[in-house]
Amino acid sequence: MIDYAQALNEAQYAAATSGDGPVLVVAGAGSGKTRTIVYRLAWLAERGVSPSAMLLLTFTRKAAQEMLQRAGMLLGQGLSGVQGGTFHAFAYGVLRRWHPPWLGERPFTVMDAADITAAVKHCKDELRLGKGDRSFPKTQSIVGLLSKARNKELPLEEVLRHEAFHLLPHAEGLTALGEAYTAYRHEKGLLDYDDLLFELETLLRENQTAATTLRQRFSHILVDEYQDTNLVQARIVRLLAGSPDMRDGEEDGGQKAVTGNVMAVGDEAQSIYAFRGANVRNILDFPTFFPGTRIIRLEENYRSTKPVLNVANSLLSHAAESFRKTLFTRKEGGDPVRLVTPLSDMSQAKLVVRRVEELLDRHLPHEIAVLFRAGFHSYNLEMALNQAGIPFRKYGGLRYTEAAHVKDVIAYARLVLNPLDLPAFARVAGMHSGIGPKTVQKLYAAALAGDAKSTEKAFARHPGLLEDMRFVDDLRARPTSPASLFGAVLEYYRPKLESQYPEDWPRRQQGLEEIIQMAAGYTELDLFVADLALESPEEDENDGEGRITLSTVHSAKGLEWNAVLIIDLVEDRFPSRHALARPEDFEEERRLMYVACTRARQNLELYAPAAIYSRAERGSLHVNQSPFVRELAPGLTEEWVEGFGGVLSRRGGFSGNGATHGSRLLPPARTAVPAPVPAAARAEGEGAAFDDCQLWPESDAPAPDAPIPPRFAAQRPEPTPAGKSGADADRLCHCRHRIFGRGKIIKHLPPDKVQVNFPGFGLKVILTEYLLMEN
DNA sequence: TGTTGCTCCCTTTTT
DNA sequence: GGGAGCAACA
Repeated sequence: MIDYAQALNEAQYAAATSGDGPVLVVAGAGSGKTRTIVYRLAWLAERGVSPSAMLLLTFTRKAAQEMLQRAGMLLGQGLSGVQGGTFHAFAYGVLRRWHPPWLGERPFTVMDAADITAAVKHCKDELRLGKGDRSFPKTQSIVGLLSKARNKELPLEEVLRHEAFHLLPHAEGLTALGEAYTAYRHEKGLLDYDDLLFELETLLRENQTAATTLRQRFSHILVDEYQDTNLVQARIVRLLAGSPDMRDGEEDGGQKAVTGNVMAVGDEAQSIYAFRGANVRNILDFPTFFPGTRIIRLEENYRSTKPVLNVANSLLSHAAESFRKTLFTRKEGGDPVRLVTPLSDMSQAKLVVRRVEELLDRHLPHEIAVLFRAGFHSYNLEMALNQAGIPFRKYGGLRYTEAAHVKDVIAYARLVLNPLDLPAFARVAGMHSGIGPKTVQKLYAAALAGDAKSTEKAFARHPGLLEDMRFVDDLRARPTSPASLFGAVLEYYRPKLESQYPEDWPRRQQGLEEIIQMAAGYTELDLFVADLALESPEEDENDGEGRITLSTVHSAKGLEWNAVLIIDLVEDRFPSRHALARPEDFEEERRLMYVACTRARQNLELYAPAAIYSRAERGSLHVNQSPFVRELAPGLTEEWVEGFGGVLSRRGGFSGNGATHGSRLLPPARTAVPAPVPAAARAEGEGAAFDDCQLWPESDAPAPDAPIPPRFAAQRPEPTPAGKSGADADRLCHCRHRIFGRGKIIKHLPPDKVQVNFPGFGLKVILTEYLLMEN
């Protein structure tokens, strides 16, 4: 028997060993949530609950597997048979057995992100929407809006009203587009991510056999990261557990099997998926929906040292929301949190590489992570790491399965499973020259009509495609394991790969071979293909050991490392410029920052470069520090500033420069009076922003109304089309950046920013008007 | 008519 | 680096 009381603290113990009935575990970051779930699983197993009666819904399959494995080790036996994974993967498993009736006998395919985009684009073109109208949103944004409306279960118009006011004139067109997209999926037998959840809900409501079977089977349900569930996911939990308010409907049938043994685990301070419809109300309302809910709070943090927690707590203390929570730890000491200010994003990459090399003396590679807000923020760093020969693994951003060559290969497998899979057919057909979107449609229509003669005629002009189809038919006729099927596809695809990507096909080929490894874990091809769309299966565990991790903060959820470096902590990146439409969006960014910081056990380092290279502007833009960095009280961090030549120096407190806490709004480069940029830096184009302009140390800065130094005064800008004279911009720059010169306001960027150009400097700056008001 | 090539622009987060 | 829009080509 396991000594639960010994292994767990009081609250954890209460959660792990609670009897039947609903339980809500509110678990702060690093409070031993996973440990609690693991012991809960073991405890249930010890009490005779069959593993196959447990359903463990987690954020990733990996998280579920890890918990099951740990629970199994605790018990000294395997815990196989537990269903575990994401809501979407679970839904697929169920729908695979109980087909949605409207599909009839047709097989269905789960759409991946590219399929969804292509389908929406297709419908948009069909409806002739947005042709020549620049104000009409791009396909990508439409996909986001449609999905958001479904996830929040609001009419599209309502979503537009709240988050994209400027698109309201297109509400009608977009709504029609949404309907066309739905019709498209129905017609083609396709399910997107949202469909999986809604179809599962429909099944549980309308198919009594299925509902009863599932309720009888799953007597104990555990849901992790409950704060990130959306409305339909919460209803699915209720339907599966059969909470009382669901009983007044038609589903009185399986009452005997309804137990309400649900344990929901979550933390409202870590809610970071509102953008896809996650609803914090779910966790708050849980006790209402499940009367008699026992609420257990885990508040002691076992993960992080004091300095790390101080920063995390400070972030939450500035939150607008009321969930003021403070984590506490008994871990004394610990390294200070570093706040580093590189000169630019390019030098940030170098500094991070250098720092990672230092940290590698103390930590194993897999104990170090670099986190960022968006996938593309790490591009520079990836190159620098490659140059330095430091292996890494990246999570988030573009996925493995989204690389073009990988999609090609998967398309063959999808056609084997479902000959009518239009997106896959389009992909395979499109590889042949001379076949574009229109021809694809014609060929597909011909094949669908089933008229052998006309089909043959249509395909006759494309012998290469005909060969592809024969290859696929052959594969279908001779069923093999998923791994050997992909082996055959890879061999067949090889010549196409070489001609398609003459420069780098060997690299891609290497990547493709990973597919066989991944497929080896599956016996059913359709499960594997669905998982490729739903959650990228892990490559083999072993080679992850020697690599550091790069990850978006979202993908870092639930994970922890000894050392965590967060990069690009500047305005417009973190928080993301797209996330500032509404105050609550800003709060979600704050929680995201909180999640990022609480991933660290010992070392936390924040990087806020003073300038960021912008391809569009062909130069470095000066950027402001992230508000999350600016608001940190000085004592919480140890500050390091990069001078020219890559020299890092400790900043000696705040005295001496006449700087106050408030003045930290200024870019810290003010402490280093720039020497001429070294030739080496010029050669690389780095620090372009600094080549021709000067940053003054704050103490030396003339008053805002001081005369403009003659060198710059010569540049007298014209009044701008944007309607503001150069003098306005001038003043702006005095206040915010201590850059002297006359700028032109080029563009007003709603809601509150302006872009200012400094002719003759090659410098463009985006300024926030509301910050100007502060001065 | 449909495909391909060129240029400009913008780049969130995930299932 | 990819999508969208436009122009030239088959």
